[in-house]
Amino acid sequence: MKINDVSKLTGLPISTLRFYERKNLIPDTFVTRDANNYRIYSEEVVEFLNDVKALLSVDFSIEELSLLVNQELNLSYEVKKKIVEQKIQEIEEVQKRLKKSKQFLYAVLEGKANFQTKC
Amino acid sequence: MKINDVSKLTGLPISTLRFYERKNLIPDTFVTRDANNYRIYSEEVVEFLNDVKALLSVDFSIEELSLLVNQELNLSYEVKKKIVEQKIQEIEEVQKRLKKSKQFLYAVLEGKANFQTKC
DNA sequence: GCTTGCTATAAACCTAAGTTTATAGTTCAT
DNA sequence: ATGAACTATAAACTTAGGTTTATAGCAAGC
Repeated sequence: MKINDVSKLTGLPISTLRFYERKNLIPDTFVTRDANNYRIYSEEVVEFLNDVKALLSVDFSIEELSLLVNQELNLSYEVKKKIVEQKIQEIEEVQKRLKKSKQFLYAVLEGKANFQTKC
Repeated sequence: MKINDVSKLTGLPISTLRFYERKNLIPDTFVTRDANNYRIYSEEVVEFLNDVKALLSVDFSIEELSLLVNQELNLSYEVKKKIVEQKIQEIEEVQKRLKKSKQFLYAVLEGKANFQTKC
């Protein structure tokens, strides 16, 4: 698969695919080069990138995620586990804040929020 | 109250308070000027800013929020209601994504995610 | 009355996450 | 065998949400 195919299958712009690679977000196992230096991707990269998309859309930064996937850093399983566990904690914090903000917005709709009366 | 007091009571840096004001995020009802052009804030600004902090931390951009609070735009209640309702929808989308990502991360921890085996 | 601290503005700077542009080599259909 | 379409890199540009810096006018304690 060439970069255009991956772009179409994942919905990620070509420029973003190249950008992610520069950021070490795409392990070498997924991409090699042909004789013309064109990127050749394995089929599995699509599922991988869909996972990456989901995680980035939520609470992971590119840098954090690249820590998990970059082989060269050679982080131990224990360290990676810590990162994932901490991220789960962070997600739970965000969930709490979302819940509160939703309630607040419902109060705004009902004219019950102080906020509303001021603006 | 002067700007330093508001900063301490809300935890927002002075530079951020001035920045938010420039972005029309702080209605004039909360801040006037004294003879030296110093900002003088009303007491209620603290609660207001705490609400603002909560909403910004979640899913509102400064621009969206300023639409709701900027008097000069004079948006009707109906329009503001639409904005709030749409934001509630968006928050629900985010909640779904968070839930999925959490499950995915648990799968990663258990070594069950394909993602994990690749990196 | 002087130094230290608070306030002001404008403009420059910063980071993350991309996107766009400029330049150049490759490939494919006609 | 040529023009349109695809690929490559490096570097400049963009946007959001601030932060820092430069410069200057008040203020408050000693």
